[in-house]
Order: sequence, then C-alpha cells, then structure tokens
Amino acid sequence: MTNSVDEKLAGKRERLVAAAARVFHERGVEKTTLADIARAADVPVGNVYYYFKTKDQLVQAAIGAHERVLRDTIAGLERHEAPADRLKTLVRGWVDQREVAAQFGCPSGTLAAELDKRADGLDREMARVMRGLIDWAQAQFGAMGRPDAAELAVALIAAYQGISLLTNTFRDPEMMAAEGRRLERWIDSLAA
Amino acid sequence: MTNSVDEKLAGKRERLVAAAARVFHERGVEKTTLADIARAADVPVGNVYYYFKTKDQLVQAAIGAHERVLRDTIAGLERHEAPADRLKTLVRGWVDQREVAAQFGCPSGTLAAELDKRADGLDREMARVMRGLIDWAQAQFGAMGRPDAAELAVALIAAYQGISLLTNTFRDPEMMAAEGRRLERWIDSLAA
DNA sequence: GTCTATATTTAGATAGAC
DNA sequence: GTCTATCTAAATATAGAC
Repeated sequence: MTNSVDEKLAGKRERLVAAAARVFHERGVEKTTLADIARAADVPVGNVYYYFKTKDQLVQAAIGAHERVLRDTIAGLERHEAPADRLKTLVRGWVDQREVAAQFGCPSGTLAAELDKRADGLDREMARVMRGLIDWAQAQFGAMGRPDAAELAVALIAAYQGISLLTNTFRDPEMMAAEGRRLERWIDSLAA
Repeated sequence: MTNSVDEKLAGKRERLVAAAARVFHERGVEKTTLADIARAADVPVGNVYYYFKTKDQLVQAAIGAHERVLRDTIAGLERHEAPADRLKTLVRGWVDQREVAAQFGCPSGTLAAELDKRADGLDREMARVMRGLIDWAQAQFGAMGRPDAAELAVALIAAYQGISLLTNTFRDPEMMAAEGRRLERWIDSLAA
C-alpha cells in the first residue's frame, strides 16, 4: 500500500514506471503530464514514447507497481504466525505512512478513485488489486474463527481508506494514528 | 451528502451551479470541461463566463452547494430527539444513496480528494464543510455520554468515506448496505 | 535506442456583435 | 444579458535526425 520503488537505479523503463507511480500519487493522474513523469525519471520527454505508447499504458504500469508493493507487504506480514498479529502489523504499517497519507492520501485509494472517472477499463484492474488485500484480510479474520470474516475485512480496509481521505483532507497525520490505535483495539476485541 | 438540486428551474446562475456540482461528481473536476457544464445546464458555452469568470469559481460554487445540502441533511436529522437515532438515520441516508455511491462515490469525498491535488486553496473550503459534519456527529456521541466522542465521530465519517470508495471501486451497492447494518449495530452498542 | 522539433488536439478564456 | 467566433496555452503524440 506504499510507494517506495527505486527510481535512480535500473533501466529507463523501470525508472519511468516508478516515477509514474509516485507522481500520479502526488499530483493525481489527470494533472500529471508526461513531461512531469519524464522529468521525475530523468528521461527526455520524447523518449517516453519509446517505452510507452500512451499515457494509459503508463497508468497500467503504475497499477502493476502497486500490485507488487501490495504483494511484498502481504509477504512480510506472513512472517507473523497469529492472524491478529498480522492484521495489527498491517495497521501499524498504515500508521507509519501517516505523513504521506496526510500529504497525498492512500496511494491505492486515490488511484482507484481517479481511475473510476476515466473511460478506459483500468479501474477494473485497480479493483482487482484492492480485492487482493481484502481477500487476504478476510482469510486472517477467518483464521481467527470469525464467521463474519468477509464483512470484517471490508470494514477494515474501508476504515483505512476513509481515514486516509480524512487525514489527507485535514492534513493531520494524528488522525491516522488515533484511528490506528482504535483499529488495533478492535482487532483485539474480535480475537477474544 | 447528496446532490439533488433542481436544475431545470430557477435562473441560469442557479442552473449552472447545480449542473457543476452534479457533473463534477459524475465525471470528476479535472475531466469536466466548461462545455460539459454548459450543456448540462442548457446554457451556451460562452455565456458561462458572464456568471463565472473562471473554472475555479464554478468549483467554489459547487462546494457551496454541497455545504447547503449538508446543512439541510443535518437539519432533517435533528427532528429526531435521541442522538443515537439521529446517527442511525444518517447512516440509513447513506445506504439509501448506495446506487449513486456505486456509480460515482460520495459526492463530498470524491470532491475533497480531487481538490487536494489542485494548487488553488479550495481544498481548505471543502475541509471546512466536512469538518461541519464531523463536529455534528461528535456532538451526538457526546450527548450519548461518550467521552471519546471526537474519535468516534471521525471513525464514523471515515467508515462512510471508506465504504463509499470501496462501493464505487467494486461497483457494488450491497457493500454499502452491509456496512450500514454494521454501523447501526455499532452505534447501538455504544449507547448501551 | 535516444532525442529534438513539431504536429495535432483540446480546453480555458476573451472580444465584440447583437 | 446573451451568444458566436476566436485567441492562447498546454498536453498528447509523432516524425525523423542522430
């Protein structure tokens, strides 16, 4: 759910993808020009078209970057044995990123919201990525013995998406921290 | 939190404001052209500039429309005596709008998210409007005797914003309905 | 593979007739 | 107050030299 990809190393294609994901998050897809991405990736403007024929293809590549970050995040969480610990560690990761959320919102959520307004079918791609996280959370709640795991998983991710939006709207990272503490208590109460 | 304003009656200025609020919600601020708004309001393109000198001014007017809708919503809720009833009626209103949320997201939330990416200061205006709803919810939780009213109010509005985003991402109004039921149970559990 | 120069398109904004 | 025609700026995309 975060956005840290190396932009200085690797080939131009990789730099362009990493820069696109970052700049789309910071400035929004619509307001981002290909010149912005080229500058951020330290690649000449015209050269972008050698790697990506359209802006849509760059958006698609950025979605792929989000998917990889999410997969790595989940892999890291599974080093914990107890599902409640996994979920609470996920929440703590969100809180750790609260300054970014206050500045730009959740990388995945803001992208999903923007893609919904576009004619291309990329919003379906983004929905699939978010579905992955919800399914994983559902599996954890299920392992905790909750028959309402599906509903709880949606509620958890919704809580994160919502507090990301408010944290961003009010530019107040402490909102995310307070909600994180509340969510951790909530997860504990479900385990009991 | 909804968007129903009469666009066929009243003067051109009012029609333009109502059309702007609606089209900004449906297509997003960035993707909406002044020609889109003019067409929706049944006003010639060039004539828009007689009423609003810039697109920013139309956005500002749309924020004002959201503020009025929110104020009316709150006034309606206060016909209930018990604060828990007020909050649950608010939740039911969100669920009633679930089809709109599935298509376009929460009118206020999507606007707040988009304005954050713009250079103008209009995101601060939108934050003030959303703050109004949070403060009102906080007053209700406070009247229920909750010392953690501030935190609960943020959690409630965040839950709504988050489930709006997911309902929109997955184009699934039932997600909003399920979360609404959960939130009503949650409010009841806090009153006890 | 890389880059410059430029074509094409579109949207915000304005001038001025009515 | 209303509307048409048009200007200007900016962004996507392409052609073609190197």
